[in-house]
Amino acid sequence: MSSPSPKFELFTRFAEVGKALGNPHRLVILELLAQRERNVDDLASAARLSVANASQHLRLMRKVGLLVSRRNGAQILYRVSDPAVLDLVAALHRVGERNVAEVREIVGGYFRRRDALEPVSRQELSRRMRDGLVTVLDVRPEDEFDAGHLPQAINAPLRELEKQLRDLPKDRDVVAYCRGPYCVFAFEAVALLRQHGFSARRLEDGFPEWKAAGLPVA
Amino acid sequence: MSSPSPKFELFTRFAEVGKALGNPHRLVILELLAQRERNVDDLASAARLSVANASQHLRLMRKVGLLVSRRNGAQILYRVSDPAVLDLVAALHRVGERNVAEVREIVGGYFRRRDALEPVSRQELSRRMRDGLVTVLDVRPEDEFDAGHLPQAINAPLRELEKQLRDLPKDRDVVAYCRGPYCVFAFEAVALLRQHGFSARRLEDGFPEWKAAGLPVA
DNA sequence: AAACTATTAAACATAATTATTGAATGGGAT
DNA sequence: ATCCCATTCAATAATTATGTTTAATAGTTT
Repeated sequence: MSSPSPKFELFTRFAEVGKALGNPHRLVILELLAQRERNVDDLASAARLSVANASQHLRLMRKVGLLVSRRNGAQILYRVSDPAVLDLVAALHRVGERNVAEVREIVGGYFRRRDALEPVSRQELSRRMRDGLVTVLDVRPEDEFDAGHLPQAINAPLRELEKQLRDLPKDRDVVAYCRGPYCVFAFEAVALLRQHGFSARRLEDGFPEWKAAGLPVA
Repeated sequence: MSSPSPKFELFTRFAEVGKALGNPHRLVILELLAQRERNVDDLASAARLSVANASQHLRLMRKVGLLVSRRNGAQILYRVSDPAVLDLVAALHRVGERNVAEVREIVGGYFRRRDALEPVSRQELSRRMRDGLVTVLDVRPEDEFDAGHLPQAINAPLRELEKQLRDLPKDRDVVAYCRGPYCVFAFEAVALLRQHGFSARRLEDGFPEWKAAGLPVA
């Protein structure tokens, strides 16, 4: 303990990154920033935090290298520093899922239906888009859609989806996606579409994963 | 805050996994367990922790699904629950490395030399092993070697390496590996080998990564 | 059965994290 | 220059993590 080894110092640094992932609010912020860069005020309200609190979480994540920031006029915009961070978060979700069986018991909501809604893989969607057999629906808010989306995707934020239903062709399958694998918008959208007689499924994950996989974006 | 959303509950669970990665002692334990399963007493002394403290760290990691345990006679053996955990730790290291530039300044030791020692990739080593052009040296302790190692590898724990030098062919390149990318044994081994006129390099990471990549093990 | 061993749990002191308040900073705008 | 705004800092209280010490547990061995 007197003189910690170089390796232990290094692992201490790694542990700081781990700690930064150790708070649900920060994971929510990370998911939001995976869509597009945002300022503090914006993030605070989206994550339902006070501005000062959000600022602290952001400072911590920037300190350990998860985020970077830039100034734009009066505001400071944060974004995820590197695609490796998205990989890290995805790996965390994958390991965390093991314990989700337990969570399912607790929340008994969206994620129980998860398997029933047969997610579509990126590969499959990619292929079916090429064949022109599918309507792709982006159910994220408009601003996130504008910052980048799947080619051919139609933006239909959840609260406006019902109005847009009449414009969707009924003879084609619909695939809905949103922010990521645990984003509830896509679940809700699929449920609503099915209620109205559509053949609907959701993408297994969201826009950031699609982009990170090197697939084309608009 | 009154009724947290299902997604927030889920992210809370994921954050618990993050928290479990948020302590350097636990990361050390994880690296040890990536080599082979071990009991508490063993881990405690290898990680320089009290038994009770090690037990607590282990309990926490088991609780969040990073580890599993089984009883064998009088002792309880822990192991990493799943290859996905190794992926997660690898992703954490990758992101943490960004800040290593800063760490390098602090520790100014092994990891500064890191780039100079030109690591060999798994692919390259695999190819050169197939062509029979290379001596592969496993510099981990004997027990870890016995639990699994690269095919054709020779076990030469660091403190015995000097004695074994005379038995190594001088006309072939040597590649040394140990526990993982931050295991110092391989750095030391390469330095020693070069001092004695060998053409030596180290594998970019260690045995667990080799095994996780689906490459053959003995 | 008792004695033994390896491991875990409980209780505690110390230290770190979290979220809140209110004040301070530091660029733009007027 | 002064004002205004977004953001950060500082101080606080509540909560949670860490690592000791001591006691309990649950199998093994005798």
